[in-house]
Amino acid sequence: MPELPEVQTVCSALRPHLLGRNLTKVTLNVPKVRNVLNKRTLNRAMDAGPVQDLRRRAKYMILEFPERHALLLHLGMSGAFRICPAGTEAAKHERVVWDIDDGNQLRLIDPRRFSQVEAVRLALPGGEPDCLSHLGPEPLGDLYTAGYLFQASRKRKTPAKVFLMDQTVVVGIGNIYASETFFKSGIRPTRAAGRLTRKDCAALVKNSRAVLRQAIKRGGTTLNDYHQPDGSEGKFRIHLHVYGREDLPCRKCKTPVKRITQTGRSTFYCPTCQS
DNA sequence: ATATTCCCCTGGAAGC
DNA sequence: TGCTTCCAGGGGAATA
Repeated sequence: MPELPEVQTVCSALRPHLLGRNLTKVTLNVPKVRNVLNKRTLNRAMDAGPVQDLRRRAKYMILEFPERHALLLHLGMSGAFRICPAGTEAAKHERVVWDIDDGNQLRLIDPRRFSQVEAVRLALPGGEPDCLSHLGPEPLGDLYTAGYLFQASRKRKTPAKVFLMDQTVVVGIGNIYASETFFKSGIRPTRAAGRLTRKDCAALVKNSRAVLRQAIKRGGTTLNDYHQPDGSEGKFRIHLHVYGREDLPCRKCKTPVKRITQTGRSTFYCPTCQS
């Protein structure tokens, strides 16, 4: 997926199409995407009135309607939203289609069907649903500090990269930006989280923020599936230092980039620049 | 409590 | 050309 920068990009692109609009109809082309996809509860949210807000929390999007009704949206690994005029020919793997009252449609396209669409109630207007309460702080917010990360990592034996991708520690950092963050910080992703110094934590916080901000600026990273809602690609790929560069020379020191597997996911790092 | 492993699904690329 | 294997931006449940 869609890590934080991609979700942020999608969210920003969709907002002008949806704010203040009524969603008049939803069509489910699959019985189930991931989780509960109940047409009756989706309609209940949509029928509450026009869209009040669309915001990102972690890698989720919250589409808010009046009276604390909301749709919780997640793109999974391969989900994408498109806005197009009603009647436009269906793309392959179109899973859910919403009719908007301006003649356009919001369409969820997702080959792998890991995406999530669920009607939820918010604790407060502008808030989040209970099912997101386990999530850690936003990486671009004030709660994500060196001190926080240092405290959270004490006595943790899990590899530091796995730790940073743990959404209960800090949200939004996925497989690509984790590798990039560790490269930028000069830290081996295999190091036990509990062995990170306060200085390491400061570097990780600073660099994860920088990487995410840069990626947002470029509209995210397109590898295969990910596209912005207007169909264009994210432009951050050319800025990747290690991700997807196994055996290619490190951009700093020319040492071949190494790929290892951590909890089933690929990790890329430079054996010279990162210790 | 924390740390791995497996699974959800489909398609593209690489290997034989 | 065609078959097989591996791999993929996530995350949750089930195991150790």
